[in-house]
Amino acid sequence: MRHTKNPTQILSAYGMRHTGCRSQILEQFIYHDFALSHNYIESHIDSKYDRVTIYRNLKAFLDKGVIHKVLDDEGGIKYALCNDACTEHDHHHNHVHFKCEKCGKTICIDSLKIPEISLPANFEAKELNLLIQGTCDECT
Amino acid sequence: MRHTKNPTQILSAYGMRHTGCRSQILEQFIYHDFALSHNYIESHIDSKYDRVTIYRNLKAFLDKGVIHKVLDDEGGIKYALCNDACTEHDHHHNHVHFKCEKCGKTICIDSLKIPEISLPANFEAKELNLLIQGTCDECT
DNA sequence: GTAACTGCAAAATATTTGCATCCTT
DNA sequence: AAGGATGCAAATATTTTGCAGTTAC
Repeated sequence: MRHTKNPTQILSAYGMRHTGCRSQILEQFIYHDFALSHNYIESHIDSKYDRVTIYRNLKAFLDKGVIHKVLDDEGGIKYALCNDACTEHDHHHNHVHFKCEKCGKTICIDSLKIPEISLPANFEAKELNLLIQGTCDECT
Repeated sequence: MRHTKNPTQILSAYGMRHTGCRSQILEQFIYHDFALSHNYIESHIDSKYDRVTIYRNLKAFLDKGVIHKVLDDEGGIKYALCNDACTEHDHHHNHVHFKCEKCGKTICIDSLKIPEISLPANFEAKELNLLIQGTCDECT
């Protein structure tokens, strides 16, 4: 598990109100080391929380920089915890995400840096997002 | 414009039946040099073609290797023409896609090769998909 | 002629919005 | 107390499926 904080600490750190739903959503992210979809979260947390509330909280987490979107080859959106350095106004994401074609999990590989890439003239890059598909270490 | 073929040639090359809807969809791809969403296509081709037919033809094009999915930071799916070498059974996509945050267009940068990346032990890469976000040459 | 393609209707799924109520601070 | 969070209902958007009729080859 890469994340050492607990839900309460995360909510405090980002100045967000502490609610049951938010804690449970964060627990899912902390517990799992792969990216989660809204659908996955909905079916894994206490069902007393409304689907709409989950949507709104995911959006709030995105806004605050607590989580980030993870692209998927299927077009579905998944989410994962940001590293500690992300804030509402300072996202610096050079993500490498790996999607295993066997188990279907998408994980963040923080240790990998994306190499420098020289774009054509007059193109300016601000954010990089590399999705690698293949077979993960647990499935080889 | 990077693609020199016309709809008729493409359909023939991939062994697909020639229909009005397919030709019009392909015309959109040939005419534009950025990735198109289902929604964009639907609102830009002759309205006599049903939304469902467009879905089915996009799927058929995907299956045959005529087009490929383009990841979007918003999670929406877009599509773009494959290069000539793609077929139904042999996709070799090391895509670099650039999404301009100003004009919103996503273009394929075929000229860029993604550098070799060494994955952690026991990870096997089969496909790479790099999405770069920033400002394109027309918007700088 | 026949398999493939299309249109229409409808179902299934996904996401957003409005509003009244409740909870955190 | 006040603004934010929640639940519910409903609107909107997206994608899929079934089936009957039409078309490409």
